[in-house]
Formats: sequence, structure tokens, C-alpha cells
Amino acid sequence: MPVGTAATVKGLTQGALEELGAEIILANTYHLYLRPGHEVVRRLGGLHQFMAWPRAILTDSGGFQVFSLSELRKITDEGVRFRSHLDGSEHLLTPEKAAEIQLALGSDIAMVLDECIETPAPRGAAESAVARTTAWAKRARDYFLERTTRNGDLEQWQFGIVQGATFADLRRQSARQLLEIDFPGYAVGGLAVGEPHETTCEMTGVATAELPQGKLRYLMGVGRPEQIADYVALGIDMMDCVLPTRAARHACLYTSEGRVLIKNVRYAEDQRPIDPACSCAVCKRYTRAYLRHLFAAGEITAAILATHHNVHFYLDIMGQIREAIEFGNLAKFSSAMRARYAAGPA
RNA sequence: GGACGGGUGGGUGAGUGGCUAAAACCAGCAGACUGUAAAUCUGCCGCUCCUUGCGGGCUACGGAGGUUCGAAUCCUCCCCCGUCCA
Repeated sequence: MPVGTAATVKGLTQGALEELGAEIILANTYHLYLRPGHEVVRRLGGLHQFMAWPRAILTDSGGFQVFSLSELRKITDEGVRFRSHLDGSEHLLTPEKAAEIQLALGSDIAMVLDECIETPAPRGAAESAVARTTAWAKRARDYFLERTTRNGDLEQWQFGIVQGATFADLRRQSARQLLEIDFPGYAVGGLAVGEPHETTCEMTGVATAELPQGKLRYLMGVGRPEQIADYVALGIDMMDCVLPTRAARHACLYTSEGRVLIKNVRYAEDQRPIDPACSCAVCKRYTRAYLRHLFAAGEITAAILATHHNVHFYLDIMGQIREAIEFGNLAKFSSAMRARYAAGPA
């Protein structure tokens, strides 16, 4: 899922996203609640209509902001009290409120509010985050089910989120508690926040072992190109990541040969496409020299073209992974990707 | 011809006796980025030597002299640039 926090995947139009084959994007509860406001979006016909995106949308709950806006919030059992990063105003985000906002937005998949903590975390902190996440999940589920049932609208899904930091038993416990609540899909959160990739994989594996294969399993916030296949191999069905879009804006392009830091002088007169093996519209038309020039000049087109390419690259990886699964050589694909990216920037 | 104002590292531009190889910003070079407070952030950015260290040497604030233990900073002359007056 390309990430479109504020109801836009930065640098891409919805038309471009459709052409790239994105089937679902992620938007953010906390950000859209602050601006333009979920009631505004509701009055405008919901998020799909508002942003003119006919395909699926998953809304994150604001749980990640619990983690990333640490200086601006205070957590209690009731919920999270935020100071807006926009105007400093205070807001209380509870599990019910997060659900309500997402119902107003009308996303296809809503996430429960969870407590995402830093890694490494002391066991005590991880335990209480799991306890709180479970309690919040229950409240969110109740609130959500009551509303969706009452409206006769069961189109909207809601996912629970497994926490537990880097403790396998807590991950297991978290997953089991969520299973009891019963969600149509489950996410694994609080990973790829600084711990080694092996740990991310280990925790993901522990969680997916508990979660039903027949329901969607979503690993939140990952990953690097060479890591994605590993997660899929562990049973993960969906992922989201800001990396392709953010790195693109920062002049880091992903290619079949590894990363290309396009601002480097060495590309000043490089007439090759970003990735000779890439079939995206940018690679078919423009040279590295031109891209580098656009970045050097601070042109907005640089971000647009780079984002287009990176999102294409990520979606293409997913396509290759699906193919590899069909042919039974996912492991081979995975190690090939790792080898290409091991060397660092090409 | 006269009166003021000014000439600082690639650029803009601080700095009016030692804490100054010289602020800050830009440009340049390199790096980071994983449920987006991110078109952001970080490092380097005179030359040179090595035992790469809050290391040594050299060069540097228009030019040439001078004052001083010490000068981008003070003095003298000169050369440029801007504005105004004749």
C-alpha cells in the first residue's frame, strides 16, 4: 500500500496511482481528523469521494502517532491526549474516537487504536502496551460493530493490531487476545522501528504463526525492497511503507540493481534511464542526467517523477513476489534481492 | 575635481585589536530515511603533512607599507566600486 497520509500519496495523482496499478492506499486518521476534519470529509461523501479514489483505502488509526509524536502526547487508559502538531490545540483520541473518525471517513479497512512503543523496550513497558492495546481493541471493536451493524453496513472492515515489542511470548499473547475479540484481519505493529531485521522477522513469524491464514495479515510500516519477500514468506499479505515515496522525494531511487542516489555527480551526464530493466513511464522517457538536474534545481517534477518510479518499483516487487510464489521460488527471489541491495548505493 | 559609503572564503553577507581558517545563509560534495510534524535531516566544504588529533605547517579578509607581543579589525599611501555634488 502506497502511503497517502493526508489523503494524497505525495507526488502522485490518483490517476497516476491507478495507472501504476495500486489497488489500495493508506491514509491516516489522526492527520485527517486534524485537517480537514472527519466530519467535513463525511459531509463531502466520504474519503473515496473526497479524494476521488475509487479503489480501496485503509486508514491507520493514529496509533503510530502515539509513537512518532511522543513529545506531543500523553497516554492514559482512556486514550491518547495529543497536542496538534499543526496549531498546538489539544485533542483526546480514544479507541472509540479513532473508530468513529474512520467510520466517518468511510475507509474500507479501519485500524484499531494501538499503543506502539519504541524498540528496544523494557519488558514492563511492552507488557502494559500489550494490555492497553488489547483493551483498546476490545472497546474499538464494540464501538465499531455497533455502528456498522446498526447502519446495516458491513462493508467496512476493522483490523486488530498485535503489539509486544521484541518479546515473543508477548507477541503470542497479544495475537491470541485479539483472536478472541475476532477481527476480519490482523496487523502486526510496532516493528521496524529500529530493531535488526532478523528481530523484525522473528517477531513477525511468531505473530503470523498465531494468526489465521484465511484472514488478511498485515505487517505495518515495512519495508526496504530487499526485506519485503521475507515478510511475505512469513505469511504477510499486506504492507505499507513511506519509504518508496519519502526516499523518492529525497532523491533515492530504487532499482533492480540497488539504490541510485540520483543527486550524485556521477549521474550528471548519465543518459541511461533510472533503471534500464524498469518498464515505468519515467524510465521509458527520461534520463538519469535529467532527473539529477531536476533535483539539483529543486524542481517539483523531480519528486513527482522519482515517486512515480519508486512506487512502480515497489508494486513491481509485489508482482514478482506473487509470481515467485506461483513458481515456488520465493526464497530464490528473496536472496537475489538481498544480494543486489547488500552492496549499498550503486 | 569634491563629499560620503564600500571592497571579507565559490556567492550573499556578519565580524571593528587576541576566544577568527573567520558567524549565518546559499551553492557544491556525501550520507540518512521503514503504520509521513519529512520537497526533511545530518556531515564535509582554503591548501597541505602526518602518528587523522578539539594535531602540525602554510596561505587568506582589494594592494603595498606601518603601529602592536598580537591586525580582517588601528594608521598612511595607492587601486577599484557605488551614490551624490560640481
